Amino acid sequence: MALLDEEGVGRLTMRRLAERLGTGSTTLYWHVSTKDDVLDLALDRIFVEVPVPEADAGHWREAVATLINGWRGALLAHPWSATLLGRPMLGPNVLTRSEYLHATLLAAGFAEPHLTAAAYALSNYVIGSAMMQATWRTGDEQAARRVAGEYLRAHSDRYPTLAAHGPLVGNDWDVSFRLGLDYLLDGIQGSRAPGQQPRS
Amino acid sequence: MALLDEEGVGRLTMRRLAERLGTGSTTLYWHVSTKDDVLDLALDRIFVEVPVPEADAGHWREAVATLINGWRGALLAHPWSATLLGRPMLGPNVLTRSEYLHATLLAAGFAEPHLTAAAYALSNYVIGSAMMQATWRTGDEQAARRVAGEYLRAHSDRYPTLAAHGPLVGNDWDVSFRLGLDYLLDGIQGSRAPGQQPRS
DNA sequence: TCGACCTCTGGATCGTTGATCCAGTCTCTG
DNA sequence: CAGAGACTGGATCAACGATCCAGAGGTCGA
Repeated sequence: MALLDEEGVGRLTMRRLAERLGTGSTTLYWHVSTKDDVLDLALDRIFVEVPVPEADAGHWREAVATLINGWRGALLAHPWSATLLGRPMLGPNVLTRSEYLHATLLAAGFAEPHLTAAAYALSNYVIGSAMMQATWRTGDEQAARRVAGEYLRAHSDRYPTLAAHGPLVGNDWDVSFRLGLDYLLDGIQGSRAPGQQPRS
Repeated sequence: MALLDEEGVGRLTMRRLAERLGTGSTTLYWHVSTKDDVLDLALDRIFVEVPVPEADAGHWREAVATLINGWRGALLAHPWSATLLGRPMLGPNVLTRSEYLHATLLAAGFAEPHLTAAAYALSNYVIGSAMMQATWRTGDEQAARRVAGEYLRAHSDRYPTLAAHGPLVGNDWDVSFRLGLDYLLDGIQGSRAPGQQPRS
């Protein structure tokens, strides 16, 4: 993970990783069977940095928001995860967080199909958001956004709204994410029929 | 794209692509400067399959839902896009759809910061959802889900809620996506102050 | 004490890949 | 018809993921 944090996923090779660990590259293949295994392990390792709120810790909405915000923070702390998110996440750390999310929603009184749909929406929202933002954070974020902004302004005839508002002109990622999460939680909360709130 | 649809992104090499086109691999480098350019072009090419609703076509909510559903359908029609989504999307086809999304929300009466946040949330939700689902669709979906489901049931002591409900046990992706989109649109609609609806 | 056995290591090597060099071909224009 | 620019591709390079295979280190029972 130190190697990934420093140089990104593109520059991670089995040889360089072995050199970093002070061994030969062949040795790594005794512990993992393929390079994808290394990437899967690294991706799951990110999630130990996602704090899991204590059970029965107040309102379900706060607990879910805490989990999702931590989820996003961990992914953004390691931007190389953006490229890796398009692979099955079945590691124990991911599953633990996902289990907590489902359990919290279940205890809050959500029933199918809303239970699965709510967890589905929250997970995919945070994954998509972190990936989008991490994409623009690789390398020099300021330079990338400036180039993209100039490109949009140069073609402002084709993309007028995008050049005026738009995610690349003075967008505060944190504010947008928080608002988007509120939209989603509002909608989820509204899907629960009255009288279904065990501990609202 | 035919090569990608048939064999996936892992088996796309410049040599095989050149052979498919009936030329040498060197020739490709006259038209593109790197392999990443090919992938960027292929990813943007997907979006021509996303129908853009006509302007002034009824309620903004229906227009947005149509765009987002088409967006998801195009990504799912080419599951190899899941691995590629973690890269900057600045192609003309993507920008056209993004421009339409922002313009529609602007015309519907949304103002900052809700305008940017709504577009941000919708884009990231559909990207995350399509990526998650495409991840499980590569190869034999039935087999992958069965293996994952058995794994969860085997560790049902650690993941009880996930083994009972959970995205891998009888989850209808289409239903969950539609419900999640409704949650998001409900929340977005609620963020607009009364009296701001030019054409509600 | 010894030797069989399992865990673990790594130099050498294979096939493949992305990318480049450079000589050559094609086509269009004046 | 000559020259310039657009385009092609065989040969080649460094780097990569992965494997082969010989061997080191430790453990345990006879």
